[in-house]
Amino acid sequence: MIFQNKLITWYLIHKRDLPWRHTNDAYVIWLSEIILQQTRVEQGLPYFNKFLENFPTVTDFAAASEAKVLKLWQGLGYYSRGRNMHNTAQIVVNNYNGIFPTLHDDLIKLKGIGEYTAAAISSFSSGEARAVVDGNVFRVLARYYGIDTPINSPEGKKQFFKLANELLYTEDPALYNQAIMEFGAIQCKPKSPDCSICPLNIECYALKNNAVGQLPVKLAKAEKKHRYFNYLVSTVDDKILVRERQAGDIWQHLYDFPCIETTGFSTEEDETLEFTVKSNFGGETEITFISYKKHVLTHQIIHVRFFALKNYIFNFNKQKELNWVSFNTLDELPQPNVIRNFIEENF
DNA sequence: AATCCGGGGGG
DNA sequence: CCCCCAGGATT
Repeated sequence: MIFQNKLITWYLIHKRDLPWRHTNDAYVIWLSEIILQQTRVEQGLPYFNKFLENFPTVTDFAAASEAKVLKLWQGLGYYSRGRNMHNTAQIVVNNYNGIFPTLHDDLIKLKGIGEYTAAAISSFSSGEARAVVDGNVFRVLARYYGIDTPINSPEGKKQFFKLANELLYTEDPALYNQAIMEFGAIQCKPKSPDCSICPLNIECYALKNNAVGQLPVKLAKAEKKHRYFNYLVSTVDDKILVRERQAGDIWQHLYDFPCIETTGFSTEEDETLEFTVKSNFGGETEITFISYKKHVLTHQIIHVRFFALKNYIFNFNKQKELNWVSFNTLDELPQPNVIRNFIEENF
């Protein structure tokens, strides 16, 4: 138990004071865990406070509209987390009488809760003996034990999951889980950790073998795709033409503008753009360039051009997803950051 | 097994 | 510029 004891001892001295560590309410822990998926603590903290303020209980959460949830989520990214939370809150109210489950086997069935989150909520709220395996745990174990199996391969996931559960300190799973994650976040951090002050530096495989910078191993990611969005901006009086994005692409159920996607911004492709604009909005339609923005996502780089749309004919029957909204209404609708920023810069 | 899903901070 | 972040769902 040397490994576990040292981690816990380190944790009790160095842990940050974070609000979700003061509760064992599964609902509150769920809020924090979903928000913190692929998200740094400092980035997620204001969102955690905002959600808890707006939805003190899971019943409050379930009663809200999906748009309200996504509006609160705006700017945090990975919006399926918000949609899944909305669904899960309603399942908890309808099937669990509004009492948030605390057992792994119940939690894992809920949308947006996978192995990591089920282990986190169950151990933190009910003390269930489930080891968390997140990015921090991968890194600490890979370095300490010198495991070079890629952490994003199926074998790697199985191997690390098995080891993590063997190491779990079953006398206090919650404490141990918090300890190893905090240790990974603060001491055994991704880049240039200060191993001279690490309590595990004597036994650490990576430090002994000068491999701290090489572990953990990760399989190469797919190359980012380039996409070219031509947004058509149209305002009449205090209203603006918006589109609700649908399933099958990024930013599902968020709002942007009518958009014509092309394969590039070359002269030839711009002729295609103009042709498409006129066939959709009438032959007299004119577009004038406003601004360009590059927007980078995990798997795509989106080149965004904004155009002012003029002299067009608008057919609601052909363009069902489009809608006129006032700027006041728009402020209540969830939007991707690139749209939000454009609106704030131009209106 | 591979790909998709955001946005921001830090080296 | 590149990497990573209290991952999960879909194909």
